[in-house]
Amino acid sequence: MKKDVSQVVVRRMPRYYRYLGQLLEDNVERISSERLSEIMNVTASQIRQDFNNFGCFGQQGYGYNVKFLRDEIGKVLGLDKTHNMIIIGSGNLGRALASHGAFHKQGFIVTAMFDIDKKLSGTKINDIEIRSMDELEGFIKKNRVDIAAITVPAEVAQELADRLVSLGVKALWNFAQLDLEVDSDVIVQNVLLSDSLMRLSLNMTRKRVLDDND
Amino acid sequence: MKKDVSQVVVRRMPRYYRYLGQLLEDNVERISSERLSEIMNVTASQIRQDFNNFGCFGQQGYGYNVKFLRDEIGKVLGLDKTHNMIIIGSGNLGRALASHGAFHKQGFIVTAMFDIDKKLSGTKINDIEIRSMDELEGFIKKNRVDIAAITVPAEVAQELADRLVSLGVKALWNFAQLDLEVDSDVIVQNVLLSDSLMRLSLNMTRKRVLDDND
DNA sequence: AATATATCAATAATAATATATCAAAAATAA
DNA sequence: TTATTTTTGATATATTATTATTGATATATT
Repeated sequence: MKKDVSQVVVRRMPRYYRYLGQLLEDNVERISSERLSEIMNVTASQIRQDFNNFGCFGQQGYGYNVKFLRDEIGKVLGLDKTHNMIIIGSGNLGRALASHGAFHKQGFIVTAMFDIDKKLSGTKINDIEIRSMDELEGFIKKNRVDIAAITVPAEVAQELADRLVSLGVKALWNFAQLDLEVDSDVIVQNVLLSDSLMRLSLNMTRKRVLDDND
Repeated sequence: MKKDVSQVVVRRMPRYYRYLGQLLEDNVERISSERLSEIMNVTASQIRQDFNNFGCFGQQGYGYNVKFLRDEIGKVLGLDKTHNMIIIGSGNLGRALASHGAFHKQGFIVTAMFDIDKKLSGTKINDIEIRSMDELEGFIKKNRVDIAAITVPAEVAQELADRLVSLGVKALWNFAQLDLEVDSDVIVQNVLLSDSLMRLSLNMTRKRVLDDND
């Protein structure tokens, strides 16, 4: 039984992976938490605590081996395996995901797209075939699907999620502007663009509210 | 001395706005924190604490008036004003943002798009003209620009951010996979798709559900 | 080889966040 | 009207997250 890692830690892990990748590119062989903390603008304590949630990757007096650490964090992030992903909805957002090369490099393979519009059936985006929604059941039964990206209108997203979950999909990457209700063994990761924009807006209006003023 | 609201609270505000909108559509006139907490799956305490960061919107023995509360939270989120937004990069992601109708409804008006590819100059997406990057300076000087959405490759994003900031843009909605370095009076809101996907992947091996968007 | 320095992992201390409690105000019922 | 119930906003408590400290162990220096 793995101990539960908190989501604040989870949120930080990809950032570490990103910076370690950069260090690797720059041929940095080893790094201390102190040095990394300067580069990343966080405390060295937090870095060590975060890493130690997943294992002891460092060595006293030496620091962390960049290559080893990045690989270990990669494993934590599941990047040592490949994940088959389908995209439901071939609107602009669906197409953006399909043609985003970085995912493939990290082991997230888009195996199919689906769209309600049958006129699109058979056409391809970035070599990925668009299929009719009627084919969803058959496709998932024949092919392993680890992740489904949902880029359909919010009005039909819950219904779609139910359909995907009933077919055994355990991870949903949700771009529809609502909270999906799913069984507790299904993971939902939201990317809610409107929410993000509103946060930006909120922070814009409050940024000048400084301590001594009022 | 007005205390700064913490980002954990900021992160939750758009979700309240969303649920209150739903209640309004369902013609619910008033609601208690207790009832809302059941619907939203959080504690009533947290809801009251969150709201009280921005004002006293409720009434003992009555609860919250849905219409009033939603309007107040709307103001907190800056939705009572309009924000002029430009999009830099007219790839799939840029086009997805440009054609996403919901932003406009919430007062975020896309006034122009820019792309390095001069062949696209003059063409339109969702009635928004694509301009050459050469026109950036001129456009920003002539037109108020509140927010710039950055959907260019990571390699050129920092350089672009510097350019935008030097032209006086104070808010960046960043989709490029890197941490932008900007003056402290500039707000950066990241939407890092790869990071989000990695978090999903991490959670898949460790089971949990939660929201994204920092 | 001996000593000094670097640095982690674990633990303790502090700070931030979330939840529970409660007095007072307002609504509702009697 | 008066009593009872509801429900907030404020405050107290509990929990979680972050930062600092410490002891152990590796590396570097003399």
